[in-house]
Amino acid sequence: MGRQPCCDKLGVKKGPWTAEEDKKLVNFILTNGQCCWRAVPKLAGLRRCGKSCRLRWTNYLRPDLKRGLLNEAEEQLVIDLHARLGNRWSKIAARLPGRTDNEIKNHWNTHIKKKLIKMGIDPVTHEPLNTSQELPSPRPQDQPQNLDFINQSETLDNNICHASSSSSDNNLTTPESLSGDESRSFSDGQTNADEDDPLMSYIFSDAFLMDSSWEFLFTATNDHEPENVCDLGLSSPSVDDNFTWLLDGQGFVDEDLSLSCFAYDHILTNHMGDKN
DNA sequence: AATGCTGTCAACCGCCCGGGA
DNA sequence: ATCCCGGGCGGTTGACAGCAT
Repeated sequence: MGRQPCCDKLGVKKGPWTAEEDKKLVNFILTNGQCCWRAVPKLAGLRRCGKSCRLRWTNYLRPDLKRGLLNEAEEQLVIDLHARLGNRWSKIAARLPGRTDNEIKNHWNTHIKKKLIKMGIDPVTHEPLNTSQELPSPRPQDQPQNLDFINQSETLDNNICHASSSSSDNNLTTPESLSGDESRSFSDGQTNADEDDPLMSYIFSDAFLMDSSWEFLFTATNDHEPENVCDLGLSSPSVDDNFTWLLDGQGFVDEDLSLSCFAYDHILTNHMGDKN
């Protein structure tokens, strides 16, 4: 008994999306909201599979997406999260506002994996690589002790901890509040370090996402240069109000490539000041 | 200048899960 | 309890750009 295909394969277009298709999809979702994805292509006048529409929207057209490479802080966070969650990219992405699972997965496979291997760390287990498999004589300081390599990002961790403690409105949740899925230890025999690690405790909590530090992403800021790319959707008060940049044509892609206002930059800026 | 190689990333595919009938 | 369906997820692919030869 075969599974019914998600859409009629006949007449369904595949491959890269055109600006025209993007426009149709965006227009439709702005008008109708996200509804039954299977119905979207028909209603929006697209010869696409519903799945494809959903993917295009979530990975590319969503107004709250950040673009450009992950910065160092985000990269470290991905490594930390991967050590605990494994390849559950959607869970990892959920902790990085504005980033998609696809994006993180790609970045992991193309950048971080290599980086870790270079450092003598097995990207799968996050354990030191077997010496027989290691690349030529890694320097002692590059040798991690289990997950201690994360300490190389001590600055980041401290900063994020600081950021979290600065958010006086938030009651940080404990690891117990996590779903069993997320709180499980990634590698056998490894204790759940979250209990002792306020950073991870915070990151794995919903309070992380509710942290007012992220609010800038959704707060209208009209008192500075309108050409600031941060205004192009990221700081939108509402999707509708700020989608004109997207609907204006294809140019938005190029503009977004120069996007440099990352969440961590914001947090670090906001919370490091009194530290340095 | 032409060709081949490598890296990157958008998009697809197939499977799984949860909710509703 | 079972089946069906839609949505979501992770793995993989393929097109393209940039670099090396």
